[in-house]
Amino acid sequence: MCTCLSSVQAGILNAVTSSRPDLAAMIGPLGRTLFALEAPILDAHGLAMWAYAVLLNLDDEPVRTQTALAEAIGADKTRIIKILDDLTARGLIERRPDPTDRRARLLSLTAEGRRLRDATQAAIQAAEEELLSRLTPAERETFLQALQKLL
Amino acid sequence: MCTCLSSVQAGILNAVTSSRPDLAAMIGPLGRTLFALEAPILDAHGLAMWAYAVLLNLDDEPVRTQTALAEAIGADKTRIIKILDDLTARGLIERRPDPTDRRARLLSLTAEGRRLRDATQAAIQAAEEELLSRLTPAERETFLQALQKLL
DNA sequence: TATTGTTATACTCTATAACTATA
DNA sequence: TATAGTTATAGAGTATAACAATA
Repeated sequence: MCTCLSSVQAGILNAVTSSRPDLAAMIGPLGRTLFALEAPILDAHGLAMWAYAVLLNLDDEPVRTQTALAEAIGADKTRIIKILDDLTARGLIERRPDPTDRRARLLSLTAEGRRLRDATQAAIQAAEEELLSRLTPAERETFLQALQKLL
Repeated sequence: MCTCLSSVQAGILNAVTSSRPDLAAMIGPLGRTLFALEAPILDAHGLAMWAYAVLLNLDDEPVRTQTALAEAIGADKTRIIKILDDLTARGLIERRPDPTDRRARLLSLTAEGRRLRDATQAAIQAAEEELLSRLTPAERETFLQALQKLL
């Protein structure tokens, strides 16, 4: 799976020195933990991480340009092309030229793509729930809210 | 700075489908945000990310083997060697053979290394505080507690 | 034989630049 | 001229394997 998110930002760990550890020193390792958690699930569903990211960001909106999609998932536009090729070949997404601007490609999920995405996400979130079960319901809610605020 | 952590695990973003986004879809981008936040600070202090991670994990314990240190920061043992070489050459850490096992190297911070580490960490945490200011004090406390629980 | 540190090699990931086709 | 998509190339980052020294 993604060895990167990880890899790069992941290396910063606890400081024993200060009153609190660096935020990045906690987010990084947590990201790696999640990555390790999801890797086998994605693998079982036949999806690489970036492919899953693509499926996640494709929803009912039939529109969008590849560059915008790449930017949305934090990737380079050149990086997702082979991923899109593969997803298209597998019938999970559809890529057709925009009638109003034939340079652009309109991206959309196929029914099968949606099915695979939802099944994969259900499995991933189930695994995440196991981790989140360490928190009390109140903590859990505040934690998730805070995360969204920080984005 | 680290383009990797980020890079790899970072790509998963919001799902519009489910009741909550994937945890990884929030942790990843947050990690990238933090990475972008810290990169200029680390650069200004003359530290690469892994070098900073090394300094953070070296404290008063004068002991430890390189392999253990590498594992602690989530790196490969072969990956930190050049980093340790550089830190040693700059007088920020000390690396001396363990008298009881001459295969191993005892790693420790120098006074200057500690000074640089603390100054860098202060700057980084100050930047992080700015981000955390989006949270209420209660949210902030719960969020940080929850993070530590999840590690 | 196993382990620490090291080096060298190969592999993956990522970004850069250059090309095409449209506009 | 500028933009969307694509391709090819080069670079950075990472892991694998092999080596020397010590246990």
